[in-house]
Amino acid sequence: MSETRAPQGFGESLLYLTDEQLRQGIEAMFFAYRGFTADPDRILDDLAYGRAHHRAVHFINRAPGTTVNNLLAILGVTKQSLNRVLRSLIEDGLVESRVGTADKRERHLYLTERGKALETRLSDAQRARMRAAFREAGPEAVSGFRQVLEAMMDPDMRRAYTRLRDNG
Amino acid sequence: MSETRAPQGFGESLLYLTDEQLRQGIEAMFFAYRGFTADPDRILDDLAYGRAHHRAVHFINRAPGTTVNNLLAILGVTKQSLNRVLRSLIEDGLVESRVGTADKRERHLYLTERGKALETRLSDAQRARMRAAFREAGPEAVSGFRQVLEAMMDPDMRRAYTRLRDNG
DNA sequence: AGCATATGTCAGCCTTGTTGACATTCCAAG
DNA sequence: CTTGGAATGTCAACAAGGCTGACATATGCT
Repeated sequence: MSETRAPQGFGESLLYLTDEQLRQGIEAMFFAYRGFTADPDRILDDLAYGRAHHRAVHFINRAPGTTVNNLLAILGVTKQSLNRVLRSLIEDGLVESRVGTADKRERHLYLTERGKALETRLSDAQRARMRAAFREAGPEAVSGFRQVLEAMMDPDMRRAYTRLRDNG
Repeated sequence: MSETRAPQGFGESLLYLTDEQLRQGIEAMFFAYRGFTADPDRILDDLAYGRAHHRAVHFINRAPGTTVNNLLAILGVTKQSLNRVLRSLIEDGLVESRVGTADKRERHLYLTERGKALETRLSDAQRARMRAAFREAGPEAVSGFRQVLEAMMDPDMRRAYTRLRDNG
């Protein structure tokens, strides 16, 4: 495609853009994501829930009262797919769906106490790994980690991410 | 769990370990991984292949002649799951499976020319995004990015990752 | 009144993961 | 030389969680 090697004569400044460095970045993402999801996945396995339930629970906890449409946009799935997950969470009493007051077409989503308990359990596990990684790598590395990840997002997702971050 | 807030009196040094910072890291991983896979996914959709095919093609290209068992360990799936993917790639003439010479039980996997062409197309797309992100974030950030990701991997995966990296 | 929006639901399909069972081939230890 | 175990392949069945398409309902807006 382009830029197979850093141009000669530019010293070390662009060495991190060689195909080899880029491939290492790609593989790092692949292996790290596996670690990232491993701990919650183990917990979810015992509960007949999957990663999709985790994501829903995470973002409902993050923005209580969010609407279904909102959640669809953040998760990037179809309403049918989300609905299946949401239905089981509501049936099991982890999520509550309240008809909107201003606009009665909307359903606002909240975690119940049991839902909050699961969210805490899952995110404790995930945070523990993230904390260990952050501690091992140090503050400078953490800053770089976030900068690169932000730059890798699609613009829409980056907006969603910063909105969540800044409203937190 | 623990360490809900950075301990008082430690100044700013541990602020990146607050639950809020950790949650931002978690969400960054989630949104960034979506971007990370988006471009290859679009290409694969047109070809009736999925992410699993991409992963297989990537690692066969990375280590030509690797055995099925090797690939299983790296991908972290069952042989049945990998076999389905591998079979279609072999049938379609993208991957060649050669019986081992030293140990004839083993099958050594190679990309054909067509397989290499697909690999190039997929990784070009993925590298382009990674390159843009690296360039935007800068070399210091890239270093931190990789440090945190490495620290997030399971030990086994970290070994696989560094082995691939150092043999490259 | 009529169109658009938000949501839910049914049916069916695909990919990709799983487990279990079993055959084949081959190496290596007894 | 026989036998056990390892590596591989294959078949079957199943589940999660994506997808599309179609349709119903309630509500809001013009």
